[in-house]
Amino acid sequence: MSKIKVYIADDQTLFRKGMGRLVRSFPNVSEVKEASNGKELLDLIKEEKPDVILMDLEMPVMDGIEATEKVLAKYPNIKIVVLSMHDSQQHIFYLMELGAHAFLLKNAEPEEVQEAINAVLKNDFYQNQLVVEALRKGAMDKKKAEMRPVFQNSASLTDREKEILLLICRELTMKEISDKLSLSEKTVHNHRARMMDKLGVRNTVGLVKYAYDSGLLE
Amino acid sequence: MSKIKVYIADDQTLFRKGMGRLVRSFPNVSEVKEASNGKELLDLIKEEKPDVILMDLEMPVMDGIEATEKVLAKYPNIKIVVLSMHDSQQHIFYLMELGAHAFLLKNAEPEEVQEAINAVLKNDFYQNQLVVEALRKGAMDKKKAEMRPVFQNSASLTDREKEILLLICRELTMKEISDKLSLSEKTVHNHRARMMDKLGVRNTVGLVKYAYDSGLLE
DNA sequence: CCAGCATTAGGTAAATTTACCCAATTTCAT
DNA sequence: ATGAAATTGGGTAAATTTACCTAATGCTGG
Repeated sequence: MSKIKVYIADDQTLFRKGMGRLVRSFPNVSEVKEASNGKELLDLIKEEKPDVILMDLEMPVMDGIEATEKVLAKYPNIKIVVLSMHDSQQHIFYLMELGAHAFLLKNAEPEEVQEAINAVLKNDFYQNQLVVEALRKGAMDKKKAEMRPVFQNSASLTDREKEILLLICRELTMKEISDKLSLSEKTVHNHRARMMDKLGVRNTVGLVKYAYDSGLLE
Repeated sequence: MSKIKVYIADDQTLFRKGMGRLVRSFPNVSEVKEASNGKELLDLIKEEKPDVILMDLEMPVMDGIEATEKVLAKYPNIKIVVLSMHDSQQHIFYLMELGAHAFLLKNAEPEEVQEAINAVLKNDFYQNQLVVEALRKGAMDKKKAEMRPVFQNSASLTDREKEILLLICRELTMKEISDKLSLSEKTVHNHRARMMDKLGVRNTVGLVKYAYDSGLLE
């Protein structure tokens, strides 16, 4: 078994470097490089291609989802092991559908990372409880999973309405919003009422839920 | 300079173990032990006292704030270096007032951790930009900082509270919820108020966001 | 057994949201 | 240029949420 090259993409320096140490200690790893976001990772790959990437999802500049898409499209031989903080089934399902080769939580054991790296190189896939669960449940309502989890534009609300909705979601009152936007309190009330009417919800709770479900928030 | 003992408290296994590697590589460190939450940490300390603790804040069972309080009260000679994900000035100010000896972000450089460890041992304090900023601003409105920051991810809600939160998220009013659960409207009000207090949010919007972020919804 | 927490319920009042109206201006596309 | 949509502002009132209290009961871990 020849030695492999592993790249790590994560914005948290300490996590990244600690991870680097761990990975370097794996017996079959010959080289480790680090990137603090998706863009840096792509730059690294341009110069030299790794065998496996340990990919964080939440990163500035270019997040892990976008980076995964680009790497998979350009370099089909590179394996991607996603290391995520959250076990949202929607994310897991989306990433695995996208073609990621493994999905681990950041509180996994180092041994599991090593196991996952070996598995994706050998079998193109590392199956753990998380992924099995997510795929099983995800298959049931695929529609939801096909929506890209993060960015999605909500068609029915106007720009102004979206702006106000976001402020509502920051727990501001109507008065605070009207001050912030230099509008009459009445105007903000009307905007919100129109949103509630458009979206067919009963109260602010419904608005916040819409903001989440439409990807406006998060 | 004699060799020192360092304990690490963090719930993310990978971070903790990676951090362990890093710390073990510091020249003046003789021993490293790990705990996955505040309670485990206290158990470790009961057996053998460390010189320095690297303390994460967000942890299940017992979070870093509580653990810091207890350690400082019982073992005044142990130095605490907080490693946090977020640079919330409220958190920084609160922790430093509490008596923590250093506050670093998780995306600090390993060298800074080493520097901080050495500084707290030598000077009882490690001052960086973050802390200076937070203390300066925090002094201006101390009231706010005295509120103990609450973490959303800890399972702080009781079963009943969660049940009510879910109904709130279905856009039911307090009256409808009290009918559905055969409770006094007042009781439901109180449950919600306690939740808002616990979670440190201003209104129902904050509750709904918590429901999403904590995975209660979705 | 006791302390602490969860759950229940009440009072009082202020603040805020929600539900209806109407209407003037600007913006934008047909 | 003309009509539709977006944005702005207003009035009135009811409904609901939020704030700040107290307090009884029951359950549980040390």
